[in-house]
Amino acid sequence: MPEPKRPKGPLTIYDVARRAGVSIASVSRVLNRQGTPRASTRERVIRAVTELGFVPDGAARALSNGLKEVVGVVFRRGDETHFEDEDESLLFIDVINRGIDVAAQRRGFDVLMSSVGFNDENASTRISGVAGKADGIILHDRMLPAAGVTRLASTVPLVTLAGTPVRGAMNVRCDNEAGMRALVRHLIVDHGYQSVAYLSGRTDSPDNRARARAFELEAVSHGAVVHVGSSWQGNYSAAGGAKVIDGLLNAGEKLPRAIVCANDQTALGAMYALARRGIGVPHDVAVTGFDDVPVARHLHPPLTTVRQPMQELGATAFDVLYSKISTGKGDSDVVLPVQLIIRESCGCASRAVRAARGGI
Amino acid sequence: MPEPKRPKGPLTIYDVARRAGVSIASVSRVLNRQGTPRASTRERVIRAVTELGFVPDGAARALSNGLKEVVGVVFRRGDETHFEDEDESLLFIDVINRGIDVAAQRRGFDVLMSSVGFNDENASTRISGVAGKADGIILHDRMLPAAGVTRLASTVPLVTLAGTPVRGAMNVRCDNEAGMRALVRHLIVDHGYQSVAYLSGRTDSPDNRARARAFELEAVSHGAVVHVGSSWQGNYSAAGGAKVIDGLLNAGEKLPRAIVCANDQTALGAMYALARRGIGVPHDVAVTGFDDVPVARHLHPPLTTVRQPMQELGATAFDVLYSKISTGKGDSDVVLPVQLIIRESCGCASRAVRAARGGI
DNA sequence: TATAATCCTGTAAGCGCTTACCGGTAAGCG
DNA sequence: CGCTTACCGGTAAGCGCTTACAGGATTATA
Repeated sequence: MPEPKRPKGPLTIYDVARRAGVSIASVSRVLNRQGTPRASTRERVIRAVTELGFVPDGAARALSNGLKEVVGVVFRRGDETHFEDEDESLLFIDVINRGIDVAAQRRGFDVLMSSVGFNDENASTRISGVAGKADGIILHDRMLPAAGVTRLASTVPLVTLAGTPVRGAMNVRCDNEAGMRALVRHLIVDHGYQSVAYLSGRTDSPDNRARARAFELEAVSHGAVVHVGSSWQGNYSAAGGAKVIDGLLNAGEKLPRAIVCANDQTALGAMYALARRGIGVPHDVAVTGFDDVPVARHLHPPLTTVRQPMQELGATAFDVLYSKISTGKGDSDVVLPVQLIIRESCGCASRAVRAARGGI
Repeated sequence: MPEPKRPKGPLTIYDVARRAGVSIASVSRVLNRQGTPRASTRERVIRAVTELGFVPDGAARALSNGLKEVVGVVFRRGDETHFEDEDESLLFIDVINRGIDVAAQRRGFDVLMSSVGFNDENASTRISGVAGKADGIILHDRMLPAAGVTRLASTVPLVTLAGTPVRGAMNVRCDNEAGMRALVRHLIVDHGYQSVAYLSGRTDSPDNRARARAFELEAVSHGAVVHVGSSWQGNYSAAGGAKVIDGLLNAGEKLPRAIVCANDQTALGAMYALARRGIGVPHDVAVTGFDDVPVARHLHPPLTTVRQPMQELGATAFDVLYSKISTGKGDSDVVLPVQLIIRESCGCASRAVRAARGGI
């Protein structure tokens, strides 16, 4: 008899018990290595399990011992109409998610992902759905208004990855201010650029606001001419960055010596638009990013940017959440350090370039 | 009274029922829009739910009605020792996962992700864990030997994303053969290259084997000189591609006129290694990829490659799985078409380049 | 060999939710 | 006005698993 016939629906622990000739309690004990079953019992159970290909039901398990071993992660994605063009926007979020995943593995947790469209109204419905299936959840930036976060946090262990923490919820973020200050200082002090612009991200993003503020404070304090405002309004996407540059150029504006972009995507778009007009980077205009997305080092010229420890960000978010889930307490605002990554788009020359210019 | 005190542990449907002054059955019915509760009942329940911030437990729900509304996805990641350098390898898998996610949303499913290290022995343990928490699972390439897949598939609805289908499981894949034939034909017929090499991927990958075979067949049939073999053995990574080129060059080998890489990562590494030696692409050696990863168009020169509809691949995998879960049957081998993407690394000139060369 | 101490193992309760089933109330009809 | 028909809403069973509790088997002690 090849396959032991499996009559009604999926296997249960009762099927295994019957086959092994023991009780369901014994099966459970062997499966969870609790107690000290007799060697013969253990063997019979294990044999039955493998012969049957039994996989215990996670839902029943979770219901019974109050732990799902699942962490929910919710984030925004481009609207699903365009399959192709949103590729770029994956990167930042995905790297964070990978960090969450790695940390979760260490505790035997799995990660339940759920994305929400940018214009999706019922984000909170989706979030509730995930919350019900997980022991705790991690919310990427701009998922929910502050009030909603606070409310939800009173029901479910909750970590946000926002620019600014919200009352009641735990939060993990990067030190935007320090990174921006270092970047601006490099451009103005080290390179001597006298006019600088901030090509902003979405206005509703706390990260963007923090960066914009730090940018302006630092640039002004060093006496540089600062370009900001509605004509410099991007939206975190490459298309947005390119559009700003095109708009400025079409209006006949003179560009500043350096353009500080809200993130790497925006810088990518800006550099693309500049190249199309024949404007040299960094020779005519310096461009910088923020995030240090993987592609940043492959751009031409390689992008000077501020690295956020993205994977660590995710890992830390999980660790904080896990601590809350298992012990009931967790840090409410963790700030991770960032690092200025100097490549060539700011005007610094790589060793190779320098050598070529110097002859030999 | 600001917060209605919430005594023991998380809220249950009983708490809501008590507060609304109805039975748990009514609460459940309102929550699931079943039956036709009286308007007043409905309102009282909804008010109680929002006041309490109640979120129904997914595990209990799943246990009760036999549907978790979760699809598991398992894939390999680089070993966790290196946080930074594995960034590149995210892309391919992540785009597919995004496709799964989008399709899953449409059915109200969420996606349970679980990655497994390349050298992780107990991959099957991890997979079982995920299987228990999901209604069905999707396995990326090379997760499990064929026998294991067949076994598991007899217990859980299962879709593989492998180069070749396995008995018992459902499979979704791209048309490697057609893509490779078109690519080779372009290089040999359109460009007239007489010597071509295949810089391979991992030998244990069915995708790689299919591509290698198609490459050789097509190249030979057009009378080109073919370079293959152990000195052309890569591993799907950029580092692997660079290492092959370095090895060949250090050994004093003469390179063929065109190098067909097993995937884009490999091409990226190969181009990097060639650039370091001052060998021009495509002028001295043409290089092509496979996959059309997002960065491919940003390389210098932009990479000629074969586009796999990766997001669609993921979406299709989910759809097939969903059909199996809900109706009990699903296609067992779906093949998606690929598309040759001609950019510049093959020797074709972009319009911009052509214009520049032509004077004007 | 009788009795106590130790181990295992089985029985049954309960996790939070859905839903079949049934009783009660309101509306419809002769 | 009494009886049928509808319609709601409540009670209770059961989803598959873990585990407290207790009983039977086994071994140690006298």
